[in-house]
Amino acid sequence: MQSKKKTAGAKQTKLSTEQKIIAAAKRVFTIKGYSATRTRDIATEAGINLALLNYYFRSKEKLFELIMFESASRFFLSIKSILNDPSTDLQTKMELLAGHYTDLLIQEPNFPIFILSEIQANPQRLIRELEAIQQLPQSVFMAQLKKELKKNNNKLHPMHFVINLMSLMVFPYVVKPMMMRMFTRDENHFTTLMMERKNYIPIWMNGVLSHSEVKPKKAKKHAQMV
Amino acid sequence: MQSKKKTAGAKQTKLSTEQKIIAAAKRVFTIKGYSATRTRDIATEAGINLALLNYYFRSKEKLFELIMFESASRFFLSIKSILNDPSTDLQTKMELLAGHYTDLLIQEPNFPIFILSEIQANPQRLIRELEAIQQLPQSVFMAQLKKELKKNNNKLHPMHFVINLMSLMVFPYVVKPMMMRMFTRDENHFTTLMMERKNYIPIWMNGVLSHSEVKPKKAKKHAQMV
DNA sequence: AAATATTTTAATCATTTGATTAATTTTTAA
DNA sequence: TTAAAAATTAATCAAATGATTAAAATATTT
Repeated sequence: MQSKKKTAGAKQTKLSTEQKIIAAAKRVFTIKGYSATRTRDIATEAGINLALLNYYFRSKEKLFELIMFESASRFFLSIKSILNDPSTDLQTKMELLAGHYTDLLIQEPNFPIFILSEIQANPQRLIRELEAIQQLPQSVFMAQLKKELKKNNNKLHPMHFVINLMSLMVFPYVVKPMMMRMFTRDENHFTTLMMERKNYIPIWMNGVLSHSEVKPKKAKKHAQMV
Repeated sequence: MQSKKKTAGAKQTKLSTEQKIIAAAKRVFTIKGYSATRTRDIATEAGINLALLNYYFRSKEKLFELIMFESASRFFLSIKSILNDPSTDLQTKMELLAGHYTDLLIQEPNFPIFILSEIQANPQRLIRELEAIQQLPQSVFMAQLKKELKKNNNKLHPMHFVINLMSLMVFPYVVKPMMMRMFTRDENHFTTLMMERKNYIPIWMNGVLSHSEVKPKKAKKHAQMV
C-alpha cells in the first residue's frame, strides 16, 4: 500500500508521514521503552492519526524492531571498521573509539539504556542479529589486545579490558541524571566534561594494559585483602 | 480449587502471603521492569490469588514503589557508612566499595538495569528520595578524593573519578549477557572473573588518581595529546 | 461453641490499548 | 477531466489489564 515518496529536493520541506512516525517513535521508545510506550503516544507525538501507524508499519512491535535494529546498528556496527583496521595500532583504536562514542552519545544520551534494556528484555534476539558483537572475538582489535597484554606480561583476561573500555565510554550517559544532580546542573558543563574523556579514556586504559600496580603513596593499613 | 498445598517448588509454605508477593514481585519487576510486568504475572509467580495483591498492597504502583525503594536503598544507602568513615583512607574505601558491590551484584546481577531504568523513567523521584546520592558531595570520601587529586597535582574533575569507579563496579553486570556471549558461556567462570575485579578495580582507579599518562611502550607516530 | 475478624477466592467491572474497518479525502495515472 | 490508487480519518472492536466486590473459608477472640 505504501507508495514511493517523491524525493523532495535538497532539504526536507516536509517530512513524509512515514518519516514523522519513525522520528516520533524513536523519541518515545528511547525515553519510555517498549512496554511503557503507547501507540497513541507515538501518534500524538508525530501529529498523525493512530491508524496510520498500523497502516505503515503493521504493528507496534514491527515498528519497534525497525527502530531498535537501526539504533543497535548505529551503536555497534559503526565501529566494525575501526576494530578491524590492520593499519592502526591499539592505542589509536582506543582514541578513535572514545572519540566516536563521545560524539555519538553526546547527541543521543538515551541510547545506552534503550539498548541495554532491550538486551535485558530480550537477551538473545538483539545479540544474535548483531554480527559486530559476534565478530569482536575474531577482530584485529582483539588480536592486538592479546598481543599487548602478553608483551606487558599482564595476565589480565581480555574481557576485563573490553568491559572497562565500554564502561568508561558508555556508563557516564547511563548515570547522567545522577551525576548532574551531584556535580553540575549545567548541561553544557556536563558536555564539556564528556568531551574531556575523549583524551582521558585512552590514558586510563593504558593503565589497565600496562599492569602497573600503582600503590598509594601513603602506606596503608590493609585489613581485608582476600 | 487451590488449597494451600505444598506445591513442590521454591515457594515456601512458611512464607506469609505478603512475603510471597514481595518476593515474587521483586523477581518479576527486576527482570521485566514496571511496565512490562502484569499483576497476574506476580500473582502466578507468588502462587496466590490476584486479588490478594491489591488486598495487601493497594495497587501495582504501591507495590513497585515499595520494592524499588528497598532495592535502591540496598544499592545506595548501604555504602553510606563506607563513604563517611573518617578512619579509612581513600584506598581502603575503594577496596571496600569494590568488595561490597561485587558481592552484592554477583547475587543480584539484574539490579543495575532495574534501578537505572527507573531513574530513566522517573529521574527526579528516586534521586530526590535517596539522601545517599545527595550527600555524596559532602562526604568524607569526596574530601579525601579532592585532597588526593590535589596532592598528585591532578586537574581531573572529581566527577570523572566517581563515574569511573561506579562504571568499573556496576557496568559489567549491565553488559553481562553480551560479555558471556563473547567470552564465556560459563556462569561460574563469569563469576570468577567478577571476583577478580575486587582486587583490580582499586589498582585501576589508582591510575586514574595518579595522573600517570602511561604512554604505550611502542613509540607513537602521531601525538595528539595536547 | 459462638461470635467476630481476617484472609482467600471466583467473578466481574471499567479502562486501556493495539489493531481493524469502512468511509472520506487526496494524490496519481489515464 | 476522470477513474483508480493511496493516504487519512473517525469510529469501533476485542483482548488485556489493574482493580473491586461479595461471598466463602479460615483464623482469632470471647
